Amino acid sequence: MDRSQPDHLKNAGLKSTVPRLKILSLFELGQERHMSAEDVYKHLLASGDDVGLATVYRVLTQFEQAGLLARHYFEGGKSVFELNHGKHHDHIVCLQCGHVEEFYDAAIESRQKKIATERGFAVHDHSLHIYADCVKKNCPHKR
Amino acid sequence: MDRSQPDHLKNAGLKSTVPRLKILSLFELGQERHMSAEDVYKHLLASGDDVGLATVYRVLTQFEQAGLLARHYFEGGKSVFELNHGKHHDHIVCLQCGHVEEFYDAAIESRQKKIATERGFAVHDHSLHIYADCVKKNCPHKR
DNA sequence: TTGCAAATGAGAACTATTATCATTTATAAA
DNA sequence: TTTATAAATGATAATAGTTCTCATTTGCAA
Repeated sequence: MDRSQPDHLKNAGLKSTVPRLKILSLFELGQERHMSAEDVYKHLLASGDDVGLATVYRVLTQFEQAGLLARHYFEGGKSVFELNHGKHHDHIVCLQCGHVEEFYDAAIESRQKKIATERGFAVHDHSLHIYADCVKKNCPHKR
Repeated sequence: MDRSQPDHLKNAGLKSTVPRLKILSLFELGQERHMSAEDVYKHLLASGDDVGLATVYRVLTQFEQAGLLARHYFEGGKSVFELNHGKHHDHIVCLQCGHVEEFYDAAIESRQKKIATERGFAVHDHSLHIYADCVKKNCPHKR
């Protein structure tokens, strides 16, 4: 059975407060899959909910720690968050329009683990970002 | 025949000034391979050369554009630079001590290209960072 | 309902980086 | 060589992204 949002929060050990519920539903119901803190803040303002920017940052970090969201560091420095659907994946980022596409490749994953292990590292996580132009698509997204 | 530093700069279309020569030799002769702007600045101060922080940032960016240095964005937000020895490679970063190790894997490279191409992207570049603990080594480097 | 720890919001503070601008410097021409 | 000048530099202000502080508010358990 599927869970209501307050349950998601409770399971994560977080009180279900108004700002947290709004931010979570932005990710669960909203149109954008990858959002920076600023993006989230603007969406909330636009829909008349006023949540402080500091709260947005705090909540995003808490959600990341709780495993509800995944944080990515793309070129340019700012963090971007997305709903953590459990399945690990990597990203292709369009340099023209900023559009993000996900992919998963078992061969790459296993070679990464092998390489790190051979060298005596215990892998925590990894990030693979391919920066490119989406030639076929004629960049439908504005940066 | 090998080139002197001023030649490196001249070839890159940059005047050979004192700050630029000092920064370049820090990378060519120094002990650290991967340095942030702050790292470079501190090393220069330590050796009595006083170069302004703004100049450090400017020069690092120019060197990057000229192909002398490569810039990497690791987790944590700040950029790290290394001498560009021409051969592309990826990185394993130790989360405990910040030590960076390089690797190259042809299989990963070719799969990346294949994946992006299949999806209609023209690859500019990519970054693959593995974040881990260097278990075997007992972290000889201080962060 | 009330009590209180936890959460929030406003704004200060902080970190990394870039921009501004008056002064200095490398270099090419005289 | 001197000199002219465009480019480079350094100090510092400004900016972007993010975290911290602290007084006020709120969720929730007794």
